[in-house]
Amino acid sequence: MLTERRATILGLVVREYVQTAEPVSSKALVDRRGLDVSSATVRNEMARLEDEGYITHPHTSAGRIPSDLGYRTYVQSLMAEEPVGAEEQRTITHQLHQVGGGLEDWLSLTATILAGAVGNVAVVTRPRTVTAGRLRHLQLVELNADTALLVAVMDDGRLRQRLVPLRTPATQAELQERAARLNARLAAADGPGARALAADLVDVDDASTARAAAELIEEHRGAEETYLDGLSRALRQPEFADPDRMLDAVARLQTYRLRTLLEGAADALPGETRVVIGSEMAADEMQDWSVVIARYGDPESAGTVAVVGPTRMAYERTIPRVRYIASLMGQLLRDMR
Amino acid sequence: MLTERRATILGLVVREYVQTAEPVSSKALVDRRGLDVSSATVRNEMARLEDEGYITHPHTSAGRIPSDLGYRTYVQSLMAEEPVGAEEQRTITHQLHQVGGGLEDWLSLTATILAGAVGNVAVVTRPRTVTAGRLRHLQLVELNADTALLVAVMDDGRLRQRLVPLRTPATQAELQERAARLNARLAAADGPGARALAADLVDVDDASTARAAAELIEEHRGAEETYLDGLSRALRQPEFADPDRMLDAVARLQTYRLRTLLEGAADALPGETRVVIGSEMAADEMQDWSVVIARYGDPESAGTVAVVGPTRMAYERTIPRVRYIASLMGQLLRDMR
DNA sequence: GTTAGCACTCTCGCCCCGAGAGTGCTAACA
DNA sequence: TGTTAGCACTCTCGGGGCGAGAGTGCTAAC
Repeated sequence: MLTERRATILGLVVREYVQTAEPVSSKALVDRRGLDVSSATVRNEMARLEDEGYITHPHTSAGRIPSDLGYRTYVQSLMAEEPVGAEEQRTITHQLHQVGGGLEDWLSLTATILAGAVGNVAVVTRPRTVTAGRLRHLQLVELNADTALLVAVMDDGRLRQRLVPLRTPATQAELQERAARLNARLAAADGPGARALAADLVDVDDASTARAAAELIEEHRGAEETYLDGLSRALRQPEFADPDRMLDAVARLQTYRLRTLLEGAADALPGETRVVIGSEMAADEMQDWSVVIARYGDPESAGTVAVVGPTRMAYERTIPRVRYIASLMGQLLRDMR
Repeated sequence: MLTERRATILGLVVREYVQTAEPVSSKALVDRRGLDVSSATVRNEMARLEDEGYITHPHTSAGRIPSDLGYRTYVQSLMAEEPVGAEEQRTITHQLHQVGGGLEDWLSLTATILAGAVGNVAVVTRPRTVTAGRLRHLQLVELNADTALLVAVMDDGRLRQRLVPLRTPATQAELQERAARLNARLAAADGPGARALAADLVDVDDASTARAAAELIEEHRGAEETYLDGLSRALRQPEFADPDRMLDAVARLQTYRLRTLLEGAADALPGETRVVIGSEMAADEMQDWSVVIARYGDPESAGTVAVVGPTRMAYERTIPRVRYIASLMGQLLRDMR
């Protein structure tokens, strides 16, 4: 059982260790954290905490470091979140409004801001519809006599393009008509649907364009856009002082590897913030890592914001900041519509 | 003066050092590279090479390593390029045809392939027109009663999008007409041109859409798409064994920092391959790095392929591979049109 | 001009060792 | 029974010393 005093000590151990990255000694807690018991008492309590699995020992004559259970308990019941202050909120919103451009620039900027705010790697994904991506609109643009550019606007607002060769040359006006014909037929089609409808078309160019559209829709389904920043800052943390570990971290944080990590939280609701700590991670080669993750957007079209770092993470800072950024993005997304 | 024998020795020093990453001793050259003189003679020649600035000494009792001048001489006149063999060509083209999707996937795959082929970081940029980006086509897609999606197709085939609020609601058909009106006016406009023409429009929504188009065109001018891969493999090289150096490399190879590096070669012609070695680099914090860089495409629309790595680089492998990939991309780009 | 020989230099890995930090335990105390 | 002082014990860490090994530069002979 975790008595109140032991809980206090556990909390202090976590805080101290997160701050200093050095094993925490009983003496350090008494001296620097103002516990009004002697270090011997703290030692006794620490021994109990160790028995119960909340903290561990790197070696006999070293201080204690939190175990994953220790962090979990801390996050769950001991920690007081450090709210995002008015000043910081201003800075963040100000930075967010710096960018004039499209959604991509905005997402990439968000990753940068979040990474800066928490000092770890931040990952942001573009909002996606949960349903299979459907077509919203097609457009054909004349490039030259025998090629046109097919542009598909998807229901989540993303664009896909492809060059389509034309059997018979067509003017822009004719292309426009073809696009109108296809839009009428393929409205809100998904991949297989579009493919089926394409088969019915008699005109060769209509049919090949419809097939190209079907391919675009299918490609779009699988494609996820991920924005990542903060790698080089995160690597400055002492856990990566060893070059092997650093190399490992770089390889691990390649965006395509993070996908699976983030997909695990796809079922979270907007507003909910999840924390996955060390051994709780599905991938067992990520035992030394933690993720704080939140979804933003509507249930129909949602994206992910996450912070990835070593288990020794300032959870009380990270969690509210991930939550804040996620809510901000949800809001901005709604404003856009 | 670089006598023939000294040139041979310099060449062997470069090759040996590139291979082993260890300072090269006179004995090693005689034993492992089959020089038919004694190590003492090699030592004498090495001393001369050092006087002339082609090689250096880390410390008294260590072997020699090439200086930047040594590498430069090697690349310029001593090296025999290692051609891309038929088998390797097949592998590369095969990999390149793996991807079905759009240009982005294709560029990103190219970076991966090149990085794999040379074991260093590879960077690929999307082809851009040298002239200021001009508009090819506008399209409006209805999203809801008071918002439309404006899609601009630029003359280099890239797309830009933006949401435009509508003063008066419009059907898709009406939006189509508006797009046609604007296309007629803004055909091939650049940013300022579009802005000027927008001012003449009387209809509020026409005008605001035209202004949005002008913004899209201006954004597009500055935007460059860069694809990078091979970081974690490159970091395995012994020059990054020290965590500080590794960290430095990670920070340095952030895509946005590479931009300036690559822009230096924007004036190169397709087919030409440039090599910039260590101190020849404009940025003086990149003294330990080399870049092999080539342009691909037409003079009107060209992109960049590059390999970035430590000065100790297998130039005879890297240069022909960068050249090969660049020519391949040029070809594929032409086929696409 | 080439080469054998040799003294000299510098690095690198290893061991050793003492200082320091922390713990666990015991015994005394409230 | 809980708390605390005291102390022995353990483990890490950094520095110094040292010998082996690798290479060079120089000299003298060929």
